[in-house]
Amino acid sequence: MSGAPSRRSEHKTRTRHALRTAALELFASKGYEEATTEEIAERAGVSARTFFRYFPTKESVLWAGEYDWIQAFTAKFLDQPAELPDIDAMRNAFVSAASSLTRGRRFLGLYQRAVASSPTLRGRSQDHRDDHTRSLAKAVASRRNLPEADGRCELLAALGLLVYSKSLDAWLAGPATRDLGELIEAEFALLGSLFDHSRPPTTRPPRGTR
Amino acid sequence: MSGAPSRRSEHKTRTRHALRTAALELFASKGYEEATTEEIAERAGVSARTFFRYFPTKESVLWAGEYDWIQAFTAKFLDQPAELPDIDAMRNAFVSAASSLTRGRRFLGLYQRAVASSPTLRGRSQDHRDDHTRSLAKAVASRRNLPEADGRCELLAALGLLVYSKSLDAWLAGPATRDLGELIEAEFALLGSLFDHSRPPTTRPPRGTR
DNA sequence: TGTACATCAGTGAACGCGCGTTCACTGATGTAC
DNA sequence: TGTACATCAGTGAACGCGCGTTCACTGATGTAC
Repeated sequence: MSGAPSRRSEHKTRTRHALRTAALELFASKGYEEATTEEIAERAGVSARTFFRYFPTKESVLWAGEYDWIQAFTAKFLDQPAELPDIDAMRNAFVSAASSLTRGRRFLGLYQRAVASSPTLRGRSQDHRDDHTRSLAKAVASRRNLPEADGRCELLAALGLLVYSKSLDAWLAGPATRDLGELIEAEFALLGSLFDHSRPPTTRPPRGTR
Repeated sequence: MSGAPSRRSEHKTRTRHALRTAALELFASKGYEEATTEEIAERAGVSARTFFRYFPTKESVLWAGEYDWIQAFTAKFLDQPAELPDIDAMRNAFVSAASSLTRGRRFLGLYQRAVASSPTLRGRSQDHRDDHTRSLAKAVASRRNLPEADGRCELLAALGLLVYSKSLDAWLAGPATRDLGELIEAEFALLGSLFDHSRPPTTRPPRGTR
């Protein structure tokens, strides 16, 4: 079956990778709609026809190797101590999952630019977020020993992902030196403070110095 | 300038309306990608070429008369008593804006189905939500006498719209008899309870009955 | 090690499809006198 | 009220474009003996 990778299969892997890289870079630099499959193939050093031997559609070249981190994330989430409130467990899990992302910052940046360039891709990306929300809601339910995710679980999941993706955006927009984990902590702290009614919200910042 | 609507302009209005209706119904029933501009034109009783005299793209037929309710909403939001916490002010504004939607339920349902049928439309719809979030964040900022929306305002705005759109989905999915305002109230109450740390979260529902 | 054959990655050309454009036209509605 | 002309909504046909498919083919890699 598997065995040592033959010259053929190695070559195949390289071609596939070249196509994916070429596509990602082109999508990010000139925009998804503007980049034709022909250009991608050319950049990957292969004929136009070959593109469609590897990927059934232009879109599909972008979505591969997804659905890994949500698995990893829910595992970490369920590993958190049971006495922690759900929201804190989520925060911790996000922070600990964040460290594995730091390597892929460049890739994530390209990916984000590519997605941002096209309505279709933005739609697909939204679909993925929805899937993630559902998975997370299920995880919350199982943490609470509920058979099914109820409105509470769904809301919590949506909330968590919202806060997380805000942190991620801030991280990608800012300098590479900032720590994603810290941004996540800060954003979650902000969320908590919104509902802290023990003291009235500080309506105005102190005058003077910034 | 304006004057009495001539026979010509009346006819034009009717044609435009016929195209929009035909498009919406077709998109909702057979899906956006599957409905061709030719079918739409035919259903509206007009030639294929004419479609593009009214709308520059297939998509644009769907987005008209947007951006009204967010204006109305922010106005209502800013009208709320200043001593109310932002989140409560938002809830009230949503509830009071909700009543104007009850008429358009059928339309909203078709619209939602149409958008759901296509990645592109889902992407565009997401863009609109983002715009709304920004508008709302600005409104929150001005309610707090801040010159600019900060992270807190943005988070609040995102949160409010999240909760609102969950209510809206539930309303459209459920029977027509349910009151949208009540759904919004319930969802906001749920949100508040998530951060109510005074009593521990009820982990399990009471045994037995349902 | 060498020969014969099988497999399979890659290719070129032609095509279908739907969106959107361009061009030259028709005929109804509107207006000037 | 009637005639001459202008405007403009609508039309038909042809075309460009990029995605994705189909078909018949080449040539390198792998395998059997």
